[in-house]
Amino acid sequence: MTVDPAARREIPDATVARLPAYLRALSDLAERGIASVSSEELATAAGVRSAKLRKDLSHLGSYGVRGVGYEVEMLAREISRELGLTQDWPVAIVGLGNLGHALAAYSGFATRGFQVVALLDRDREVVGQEIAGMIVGSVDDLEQIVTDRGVAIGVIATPAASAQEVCDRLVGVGVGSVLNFAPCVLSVPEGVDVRKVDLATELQILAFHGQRKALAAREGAPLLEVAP
Amino acid sequence: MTVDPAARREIPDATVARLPAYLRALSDLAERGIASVSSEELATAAGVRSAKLRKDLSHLGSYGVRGVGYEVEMLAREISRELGLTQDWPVAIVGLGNLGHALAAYSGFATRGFQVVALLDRDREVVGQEIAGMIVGSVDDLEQIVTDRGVAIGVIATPAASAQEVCDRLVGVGVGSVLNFAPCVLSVPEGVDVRKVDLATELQILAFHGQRKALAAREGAPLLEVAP
DNA sequence: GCGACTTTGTGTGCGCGTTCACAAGGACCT
DNA sequence: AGGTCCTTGTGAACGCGCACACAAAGTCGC
Repeated sequence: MTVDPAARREIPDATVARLPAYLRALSDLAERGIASVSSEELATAAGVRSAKLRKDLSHLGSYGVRGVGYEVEMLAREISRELGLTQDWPVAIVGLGNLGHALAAYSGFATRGFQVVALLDRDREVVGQEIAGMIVGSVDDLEQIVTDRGVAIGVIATPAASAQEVCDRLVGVGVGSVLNFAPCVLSVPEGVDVRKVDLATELQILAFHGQRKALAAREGAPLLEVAP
Repeated sequence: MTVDPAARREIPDATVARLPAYLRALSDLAERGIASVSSEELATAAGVRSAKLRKDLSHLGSYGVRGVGYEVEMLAREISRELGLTQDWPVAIVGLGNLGHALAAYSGFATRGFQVVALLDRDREVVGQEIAGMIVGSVDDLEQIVTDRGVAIGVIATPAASAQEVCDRLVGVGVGSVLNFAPCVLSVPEGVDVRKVDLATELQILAFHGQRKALAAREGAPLLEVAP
């Protein structure tokens, strides 16, 4: 029998994926000095339906007041806690080409919950450079640096050819979460989380729907002309 | 009654989202000179199960040979066609900060099916600069440039505060597909497709699962010690 | 030419996530 | 203090997507 009274509520993955959006919407509201918000308003701000928002929030507890709504500050705190953002997560970025460079400079990291503690590259031209106030280390020292600085999340921004090797080495020294920008599939042992972000994929999905619309517009009218 | 014999097969969104991965895997195989592939091999390369792959491919027709597998070249062509990549899609990138700069230089765009035809920024310091072989235009001329160059896909890499305005203007001159890197929800009229890529969101999802694992490891043993 | 083997394509059952609609519950007004 | 109004939290129905397992179909060997 579990002791923890707030035991492992299983939160659906789909809900977890939306919590960041709610958190951002709440931060915006807080900045504008708004103290209380209804599910309808918050849902609109986050781009979802109110029923979905309420069901999502119900998975983490009962933090609303019926007839009134949610207290912005408190709800933001609860979501942050649930996402594990009360502590800072040490992040390493591997690969400092165009994309890695942009990621290193991206202020969204530091904003809340994440801290870039290591930049690593293979190219001797890049190693030693200062990017966004941090010296780039050599990927040769990956294990040493990642261990010393307690990296928990690895961001892979290398070419596809190097991604699997970098991933293996990160996982080898205890990194349990990987964000992969390289256009390839990474295989990892069970228990390691990988998320993938791929620009080409997103564009191709847009292209599919774009073509759909183009075809519909082109064929829609002609079809009306066809005799039975 | 529809005339087109290969009529509007409704392809599930989940399938469409995986087609780019299949296409990439097929390209890799083609480069390595492999002419034929089984669903099992291709599925592994794309990071899915073979049954799912076969069901996905069955939505676009019957391009396999039982007992043999799929012809790499032909299947790649069919998927490209389905995704609308036989033509080139003109892309505009708006906002050339760190991220926009990296996107403009990203070779993955040009690789297949997409061509960056316009770079736009608000900052007078940036306008007129040459980035990745292209002169940055002023966002003041957005409508003119987007119309003249026939932009079909808009990539928004501006700060969140400007994103909605840029989006409205793009949509206003006929852009029907938007890829949004700004951390905010865009509202668009029906018929316009928006996809969102957000680094902070991805990291926060990783943080959630990371915390899960940390808690499980920390509480797992202690719980065994608790007396009934 | 026939049989055995291999791999595709798909019918079926299941589980998850979304949506709808409403009961439960608290605040505010009189 | 009681009634009314408003918003949350949730039970139930629905629909989509996934996994399994097998029949259909084509190739290869003899």
